[in-house]
Amino acid sequence: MSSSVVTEQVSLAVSTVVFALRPHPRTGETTLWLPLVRRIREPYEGRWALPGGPLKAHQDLAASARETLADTTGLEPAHLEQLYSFGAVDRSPADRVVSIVYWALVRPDEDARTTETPNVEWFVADEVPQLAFDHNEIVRHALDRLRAKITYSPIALAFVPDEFTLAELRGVHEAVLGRCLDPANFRRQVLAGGTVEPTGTHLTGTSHRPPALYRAAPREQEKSR
Amino acid sequence: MSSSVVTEQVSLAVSTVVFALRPHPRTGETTLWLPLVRRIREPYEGRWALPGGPLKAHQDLAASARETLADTTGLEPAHLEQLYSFGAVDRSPADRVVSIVYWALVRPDEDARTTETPNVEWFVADEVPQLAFDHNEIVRHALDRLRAKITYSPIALAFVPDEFTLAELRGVHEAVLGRCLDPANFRRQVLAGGTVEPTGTHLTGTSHRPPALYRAAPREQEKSR
DNA sequence: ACAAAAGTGTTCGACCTACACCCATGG
DNA sequence: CCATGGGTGTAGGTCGAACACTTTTGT
Repeated sequence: MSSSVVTEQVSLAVSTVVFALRPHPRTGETTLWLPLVRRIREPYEGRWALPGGPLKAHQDLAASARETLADTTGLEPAHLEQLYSFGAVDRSPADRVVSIVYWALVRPDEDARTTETPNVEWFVADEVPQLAFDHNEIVRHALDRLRAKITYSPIALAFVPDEFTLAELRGVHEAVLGRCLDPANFRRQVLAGGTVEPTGTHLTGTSHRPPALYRAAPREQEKSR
Repeated sequence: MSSSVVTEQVSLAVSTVVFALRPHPRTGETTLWLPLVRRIREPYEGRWALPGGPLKAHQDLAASARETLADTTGLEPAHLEQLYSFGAVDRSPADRVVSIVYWALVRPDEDARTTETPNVEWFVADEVPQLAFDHNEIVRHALDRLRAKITYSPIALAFVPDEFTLAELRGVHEAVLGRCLDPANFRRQVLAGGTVEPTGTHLTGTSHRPPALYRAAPREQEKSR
């Protein structure tokens, strides 16, 4: 309509990179997956893109991320965090869109309840197709951040049920990082970090020695001194 | 005019926390300063606020940060990096503003050329007054990020002239972190990092042993293997 | 010669890595 | 009793903090 206006409007969107752990279709190893949404409008009609939408005036940024997440996948994230804001002038043809991008982790039990719809599909995170806009770059950023942060922060707990064994937690780290970790050293690091505490119970029914169960330790942000 | 419209527009601004090093007015120790702009309109008329402005449709995010920086202080940053995006619904009374915030470092020589205007004033970073909007919180975030990042990244080079002594560079670290560092250990860490290289010359005219001069090493982003 | 900063060497402890070894259970 | 993963112990290497010590200049 008014394409001759000098100062065109900048529109603001919130998108989210959602990670979940599922077995790889070929190898069977648990790996990172993420949901993508098929675009039903130009530009990039038919291409896969990150779930997201325009920011509503009454909504906080994180709330917007949660909402599109619920709308597209029906999931509630166990962890949600702002990643970066992308605003290159030419990242969307014709119009100008600035995207504030969040990244999220969902628990496996939550993951199982995901809604199946034809326009939403899950992909192995390292094997996403060519996406709309600059979304491939965004996924790469999110993967880098996740892999960096899991080494110095207890976010892996967001990938694990309320009670878990250290082997499970190690499996999460191994799946995210894509390499094996020494069980003995992993145990010591985690326990020294104080982010988990034993429940006192053990997991039975395993084929061998019953492992101890742990839960997330209550956040103690007291400064000793 | 149309305040009854259901979906009000969200406006998008880019602001910047600019850091420079100057001597403290009382102690004389070099500390962090930052420029603030006095608001000449409601809301928060008369209060100090971060330099910034609305994002223009033809401008990248970082370019917008650079522009408002040049307009308000006349400075060019030696380092510019996105900090975070702030979008709480109530962060601005009446209207809805999302701010994408950058942080910047300026060299001392650049700093000296700063333009003096009545509506721009520099403050000691740890002694800023009560600011407009959520800008105190933003300044705190920026300070945290700067202090964290200087320990694992060579950004301190952005605070130092082309040729410098290791004592100068150490002074930058000490000013930012607010504590003394061991000269011997600092030297080894910096040299092991490979981010600086000796010019071969020494600084003369000091009252004692002439220190070697260094410059920033050319960025070698080659992957060995 | 002396003060003071530049620069080198050394020791200590924390932590990470690798790997040997014992423990407990289901088959 | 044996295979297998759970869990503990330990030796070697890296790295940073602390600090003694040598070097080099101006005064």
